[in-house]
Amino acid sequence: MAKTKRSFQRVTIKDVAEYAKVGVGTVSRVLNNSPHVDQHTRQRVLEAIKVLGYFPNPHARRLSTGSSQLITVITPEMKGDFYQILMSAIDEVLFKYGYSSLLYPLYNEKKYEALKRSSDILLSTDGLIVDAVNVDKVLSNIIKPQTPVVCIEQESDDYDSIMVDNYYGGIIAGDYFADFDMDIFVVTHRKSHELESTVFDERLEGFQESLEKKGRSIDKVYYVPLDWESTFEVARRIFYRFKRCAIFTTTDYLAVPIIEVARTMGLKVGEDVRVCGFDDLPIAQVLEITTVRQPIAEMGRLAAETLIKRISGKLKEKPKKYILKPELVIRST
Amino acid sequence: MAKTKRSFQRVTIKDVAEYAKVGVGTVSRVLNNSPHVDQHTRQRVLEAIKVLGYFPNPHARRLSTGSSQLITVITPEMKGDFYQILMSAIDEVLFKYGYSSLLYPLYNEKKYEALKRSSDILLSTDGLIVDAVNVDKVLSNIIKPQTPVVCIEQESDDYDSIMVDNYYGGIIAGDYFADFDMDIFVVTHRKSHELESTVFDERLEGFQESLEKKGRSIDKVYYVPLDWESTFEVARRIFYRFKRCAIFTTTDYLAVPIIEVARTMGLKVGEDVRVCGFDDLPIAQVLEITTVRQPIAEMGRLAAETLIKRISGKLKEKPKKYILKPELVIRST
DNA sequence: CTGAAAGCGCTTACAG
DNA sequence: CTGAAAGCGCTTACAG
Repeated sequence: MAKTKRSFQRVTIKDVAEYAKVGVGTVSRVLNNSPHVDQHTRQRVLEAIKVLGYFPNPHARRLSTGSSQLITVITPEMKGDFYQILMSAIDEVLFKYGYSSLLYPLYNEKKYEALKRSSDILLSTDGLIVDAVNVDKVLSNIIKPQTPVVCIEQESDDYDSIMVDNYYGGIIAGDYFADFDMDIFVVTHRKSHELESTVFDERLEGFQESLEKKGRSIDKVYYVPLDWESTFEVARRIFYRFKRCAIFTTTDYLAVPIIEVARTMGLKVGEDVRVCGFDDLPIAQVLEITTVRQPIAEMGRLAAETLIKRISGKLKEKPKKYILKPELVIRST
Repeated sequence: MAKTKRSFQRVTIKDVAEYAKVGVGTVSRVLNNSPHVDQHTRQRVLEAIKVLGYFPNPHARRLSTGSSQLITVITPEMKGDFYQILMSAIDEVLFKYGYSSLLYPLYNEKKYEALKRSSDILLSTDGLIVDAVNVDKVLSNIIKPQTPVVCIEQESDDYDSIMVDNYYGGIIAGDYFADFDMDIFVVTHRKSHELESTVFDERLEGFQESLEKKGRSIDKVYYVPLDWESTFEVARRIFYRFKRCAIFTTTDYLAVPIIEVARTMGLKVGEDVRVCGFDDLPIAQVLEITTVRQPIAEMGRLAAETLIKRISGKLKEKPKKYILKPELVIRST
């Protein structure tokens, strides 16, 4: 009876079996909703579970079945609407297939250390969805080989990847701006650490390229952190000098403070001041911001569906790149 | 040889043991950095692990040890700086004790369903930190009894709780406002679903109470969703009529757009327009917003430390309430 | 320092 | 429909 390893002995399937006077197999069957259980036995077992306050041990279950029904989602951060939309879409699909998601945002360097440190549950789930983090460089050493992975917003040699053609998105914005007879500015984000994505640069590049092809050019590019406070400053600086101009922001998030400053300063947004964002976040819809729509939810769904197929073995071909095209949504700004 | 249950047979500790010509116990020992292993044996095992590409199965390990070294953190959402600060503080402490965090934001109703559905790994970690979600009502049925839990921003009958005296925070803001010879407005958040916290209301209540005691009153309370776009609207509406007024926002987040609108409209913030927020988010520091400081990081650390103590059995008394006092930080607004 | 063996709590053919 | 038993992949006294 040297059972005192743990101070509090949990109630196990065996206790339930004894109490209900059945075998553990039967308890397991009612736990898993097997149809091959007599109604009365089932009731007895259910009763025992309730009385004893039994909760199955997921580790044992997982060890036994070999699958965790869990997907790890790794993102570079977790602020803003983008991730909420993405995660909701992913969760929706996963839920349908009986999976749950484990969210792991790498919002600081330590989180990455913590991830590396242990061959943790986080990396031992049935699959990974990795957003905007370089899998090949950053994660390949710590991910178990053969683990199904799908990347979003990031290319990969080894895994399926879902991407938006950000360069193309920049181009269509540039095409749109080329006709404006005013100064053209860009407000974009400068990345602050290695793990961050390059989407902003790609968007800017496409924008620039397109303008140049049409004989136009960007008058100035403003780099800001992904904060509104800094963007307010920049907006004031711009509008102080230019009462008439067109501004392309590489994400809607940065368009908002700019529009607000313009409006509050009495400038006519949509006429004197033109603003076009990127992403089509909910905020862009609410504020009627002209933008380049990125199908975030679609990316999430596609990633999840693809991952599930890989896990179930339905998809056996070599890694594929899914490139989704953004589209220009002209609204009131 | 009916081993073909899984298409891809993982390499296990047994394979490593055979390859290195040792027992599995020895492999386990080097895995766990036991000092009682001969240098040469250790090398052989390490070599085998590398060659075979072995990754230990965390489920087996956990089943065996009975502990997961994992803490689940449940929050009502994940947007904004608040959670980043809180999570960083929690992670810091957990990391020190060899734990990792699993983040589970209940950002929509489905997430809650998903959590309930399965006696999931998420609820079978070594402990839970629950922020601003009613544990007693919402989670008690699905949490295993005896699971250590610490609540943040939410009272509980059964568990330790870390709270900020939001009512008191409202009071000190009210005391500060009472001397202003101008109209007083409040911009606050109306909660949209059951799981949300009541902190905003408590802050408002304290504010109101304090003003009344000093013979003043709130001229109008504006309820907004936690979005800046709506707050911009409200700010414009206010400043259109009142060029001189004092505004208390129940979170800094809502103070930002108000200040921006005021500034852009040419009003003197800090003189004609007074704004005081709540929380002391980074944004409040950057913009020099007068605010009621909530010690977010301290709450996170305290929660994590308390939980660890509960888990290790060092804390055996009955649940305790830790109430942290907020303080007024007068800055330039 | 090391191996053989029991045990962690489940699931799942297998045989009734 | 049901029970006994093997097996999932680890850890950890126990006995050398």
